[in-house]
Amino acid sequence: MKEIFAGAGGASPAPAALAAKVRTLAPSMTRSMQRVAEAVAGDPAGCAALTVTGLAELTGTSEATVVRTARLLGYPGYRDLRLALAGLAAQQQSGRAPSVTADIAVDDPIADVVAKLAYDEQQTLADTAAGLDTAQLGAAVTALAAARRIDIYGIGASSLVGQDLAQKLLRIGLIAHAHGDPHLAITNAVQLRAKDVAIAITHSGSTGDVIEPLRVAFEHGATTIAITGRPDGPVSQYADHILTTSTARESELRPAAMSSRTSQLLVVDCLFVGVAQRTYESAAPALSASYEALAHRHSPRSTGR
Amino acid sequence: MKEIFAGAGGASPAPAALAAKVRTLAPSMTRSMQRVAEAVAGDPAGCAALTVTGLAELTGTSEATVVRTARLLGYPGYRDLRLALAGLAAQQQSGRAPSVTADIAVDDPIADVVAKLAYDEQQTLADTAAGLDTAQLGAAVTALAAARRIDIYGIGASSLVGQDLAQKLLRIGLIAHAHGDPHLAITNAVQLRAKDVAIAITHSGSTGDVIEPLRVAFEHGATTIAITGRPDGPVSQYADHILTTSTARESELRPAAMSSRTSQLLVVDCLFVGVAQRTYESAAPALSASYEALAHRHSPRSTGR
DNA sequence: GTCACCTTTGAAAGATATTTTCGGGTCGGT
DNA sequence: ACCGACCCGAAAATATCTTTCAAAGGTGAC
Repeated sequence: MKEIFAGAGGASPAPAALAAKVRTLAPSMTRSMQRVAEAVAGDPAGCAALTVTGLAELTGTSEATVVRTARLLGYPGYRDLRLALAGLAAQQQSGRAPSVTADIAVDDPIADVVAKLAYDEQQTLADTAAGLDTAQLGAAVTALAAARRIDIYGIGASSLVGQDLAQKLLRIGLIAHAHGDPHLAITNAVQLRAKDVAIAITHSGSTGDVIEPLRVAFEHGATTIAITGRPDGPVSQYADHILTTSTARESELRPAAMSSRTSQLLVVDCLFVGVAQRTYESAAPALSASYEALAHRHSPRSTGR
Repeated sequence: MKEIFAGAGGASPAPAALAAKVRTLAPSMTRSMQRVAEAVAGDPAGCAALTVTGLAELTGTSEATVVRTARLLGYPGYRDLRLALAGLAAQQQSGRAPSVTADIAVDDPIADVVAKLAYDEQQTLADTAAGLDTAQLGAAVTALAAARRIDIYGIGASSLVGQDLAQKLLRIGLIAHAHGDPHLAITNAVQLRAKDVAIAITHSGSTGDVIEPLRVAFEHGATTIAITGRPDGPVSQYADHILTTSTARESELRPAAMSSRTSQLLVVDCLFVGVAQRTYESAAPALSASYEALAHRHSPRSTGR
């Protein structure tokens, strides 16, 4: 294969997104590939200095596995992964990105908890932004802006994210509804048809209660969007557009729900702003209108100003 | 030649010094080599994407010359020069990023929207963490950990934050309820007494529907907590502990609700982790228990293993 | 419990990229 | 004009990367 056009386009992921990508894709990897991914994420600089054979030996696997891992991470081959690794190493070297967050311990003073949580969530935001496929996002926005009706499915923590999105979209005049009850969600999904949009929000990508309504919507011809941390999960088979949220490592005191929520909210915000841009003519008045309407609900005199 | 030990030592020059090196060594180069060096110094990113052959063609020279140039610049061969180039490109890329500080415009490309939103929310998190009074937070945690019952009041966007907190506290065995309906909230607030905790979440600090139930709770002897962006607002007069969220600038396309939500969620997370620490003995099993209970709700097989 | 099937894996063959070799070409000095 | 030294690129030689293929390992069905 000629390498003439390699790297030129936007195909290869940016180096910054690599660590996040490893975490996102790790669950869908085989054992050997995980070993490779781990080595790569753990010591980018070191791995960048190794050839395929070297990395294969280091991880106790074969060259083929290394190449397969590189492919899964989104690069055309190992050579390109290696280049990205070199880039990442350089970035890390150049000061910022300590990349090592101590876990939150039971006896951490409260000030440390605040600092660590804030740092973790910042990291999650950066990872999400880096890993988000703007083409998919753009397509999703287009579908939403033109939608006759929007249904949103989310359960548990994701339910709140769905409600948040629904609230926002309603504010700019779109017809959106967040469903918390799976049965009602399916009942409603049957009503959907072309030009309608259904959005499923699930971190695991395999929450049956959320996948079912999306499937129904999909089969009825609606445009379907999945916001998930596992783009390879079952939910994706019924999704026209897939928006990937980042997967941060969790710990006992820091449940996964925390960072997945942060990540999902960023995606949702992006969707909202994107739609607001597209429908600016109608959205702008609607935004001010809802703002005005709220004003009188706050007592007239606040202490400040 | 085996490449086993390549790159490990400090032999290869640092990427940053590359441009300078080119200038220093240029006089001692032959014409062809100068052309190569020029191309490399002029467009590191572009050259990093090229193979020896590619770069040779681009500069109108031969592979041999390219390799010779790489050697002269201090690298063992072209491969290593290419890695350094990739690193340099990554550094340059990460260097310039202040352009995202601008407000979100109607005609911003979707990629900019993502970057700006992520940046803004990161900023909000940093501000919130910096402005949070850890003493107040600690006191609030203490009250929550010892609470018999916890009521949470929030309206609109803040309602979701309240639900998030309630969900989390329930998960570790505390009795928490988020009220969305102001009337029901007041009805319930009457039940509160000492040892109970009431939490009001309001960005403006003057949302009547949220202040009223907090006042009732306060007057019935409950410990009251306010999570607000306006610590000088009316809500504070009924709050034993005040947790301040940051107030970021808003714009037409970026409603205040967005950053206040981010800020509120961080505070809420801090409260949760703080409480989980204090009640670790009972919280730890509860956390794992709820995790286990959820597992079967996800379909057993995801695509990968 | 056993069998059939699918997945995962590494060895080796095949393709591509890099390095080295070697001879032709150019330029300045005599 | 001739000689020598150096520069340069084509092609061979080598290293590296990629693909193929078959065996090993696991999983679910009966």
